[in-house]
Parts: sequence; C-alpha cells; structure tokens
Amino acid sequence: MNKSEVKVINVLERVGGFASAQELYQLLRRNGESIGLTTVYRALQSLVSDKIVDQLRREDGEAIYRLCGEEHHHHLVCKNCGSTVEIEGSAIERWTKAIAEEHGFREVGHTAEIFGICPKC
Amino acid sequence: MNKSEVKVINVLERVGGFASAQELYQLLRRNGESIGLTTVYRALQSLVSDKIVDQLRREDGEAIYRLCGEEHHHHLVCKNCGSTVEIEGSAIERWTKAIAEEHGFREVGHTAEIFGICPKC
DNA sequence: ACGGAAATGAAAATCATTTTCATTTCTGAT
DNA sequence: ATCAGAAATGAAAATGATTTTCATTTCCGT
Repeated sequence: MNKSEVKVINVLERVGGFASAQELYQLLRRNGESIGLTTVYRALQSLVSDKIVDQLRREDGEAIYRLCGEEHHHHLVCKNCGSTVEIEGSAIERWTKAIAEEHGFREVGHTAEIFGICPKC
Repeated sequence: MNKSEVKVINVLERVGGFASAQELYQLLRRNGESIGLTTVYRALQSLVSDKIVDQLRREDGEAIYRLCGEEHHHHLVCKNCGSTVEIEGSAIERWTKAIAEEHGFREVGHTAEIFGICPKC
C-alpha cells in the first residue's frame, strides 16, 4: 500500500459512497493534493485487486468505486425533476444474498434503483 | 420499426443471448448484410428504449444486448466470464412498490442486477 | 413523379481508460 | 551516508467503444 493508494482511500472515505475515477481525481486536486490521473487509476486497480475497494459500473459504463464494506444504500429517483431519496435496503441485501447463494455465486454485489414520479411533480 | 432494427433483431435471435454492438455488427457483415456500425448502434438504442432489447454491461464496461424475455426479470451476472442467470424477482417487485408508495411516488419502475463470481470461475 | 422527412453510413469527435516512457522517489545493502 | 536497482509517478500518446456530424440516399404520401 503506497502513498497514492492512501490518498485514494481517504477521499473515498470522505465521499462515503460511489465515485468514478475522474471524480476522485477532481476531488483530490481540489483538495490540493498533487496527484496525476494515471496514478489515481493505478491506485484504484490495485485497491480493487486487493479487495479493499469495490468496483462496479454506472449505467453509462463508467466505472465507479467505493470502499468495501461501506454501508450502501439505494435511491428513489424522480423521473421528472431528478430529486432523489435515499432508501434503506436491508430487504434487498438479504434477497441478493439468498439468490446468489442459491446459484453458487461468490463475492456478490448488486445495484438497484427505483424510478418514479415524485409527489411534487 | 425500420429495416435495420429488423436486421438487428434477427441477428440477436440467431445469437440467442448477449452480444455487444461491435459483435453484432461483425456478425451482420459476415452474413453479407450491408449495414454500418453507426446504424447498428442507432437500432440498438431504439430497441432498448422500446423495451424490445435488454441492455447491460460487461465487466469491462462494454454494453451488451439481448432480446427481452416476456416477463420482467433481473440478472445474476458473473463478473469474470459474463455468464448470466435470469432470476425471478417477485420479492423485488413488492419491495419497490412498498418503498415507492411510502414516499408517494407514482409510475414506478426499477433496475436491479446482482454481480458475483459464478461457480465455474 | 415530386418534395419533404426519415434513414444511412463514413469520417470525425468524444471520453474513459490504458499504455508508454522518461523522470523521480524509495529501499536495502554496503 | 551512498549507491544501484526497483518501484512509483505523471504527462502525453494510444486505444477502443460510443456518439455526433453531415452529406447522401431511401422512403412515403400527395
């Protein structure tokens, strides 16, 4: 674990959820850190293969990262105005775990979003 | 539904599973079809928004497509080899409906995917 | 047949990510 | 402390999927 990896972990902690490599790079620079984009990518690769960081994909294909084991939540998103509500997902956690076990899958993660029209719209 | 979209649907039928836009384009050309890559992408976009085709992402971020089954289902996807299992989601359906109602949302839809490492990998 | 709308596709643009490579920093042995 | 080799760094170029542009062609209704 080198200096850059520590910087990336720290910013991921501050973020407290998912962020893309580009976003993490911006945050680090805004924070006055001297670090290159390439190094951010390399640190993330390394952290992912050490299972310190989870990687998954946004709908547009961009990779997003978060610290492993960080509590994650899901979103209820308004299709119209874009407002979002964080929702608790213990039901989903249990469901995914059960399904994955049933099929013999290991190292399981998941994505879930709910879309609709919010009361205001 | 235009001519290109029909061609894309036909090749997806022949494939019988997931394929990327680039792969579908190659298959079409090998089959002697005269069609451009741009048109394949456009046909896929259109089919996805008409819910005739499912789109999801390989581990490397490349988009993959396949014909929608009739029923609404979710996927259990292997992060390693990309193999997918269709899973039944009545639990999820109920969960999303409950959450949405709780927050007063209407016209609710959702996405959910589970990722992991399959037994073979 | 005619004219406007939709479809097409080649080439250029975009954008995240990876690779290259020259330079800098670290580390361990002496 | 010093020196050499190894590891880390980052700017710039390369890559590869996807999107955009735009000029041309095809389609369709009158």
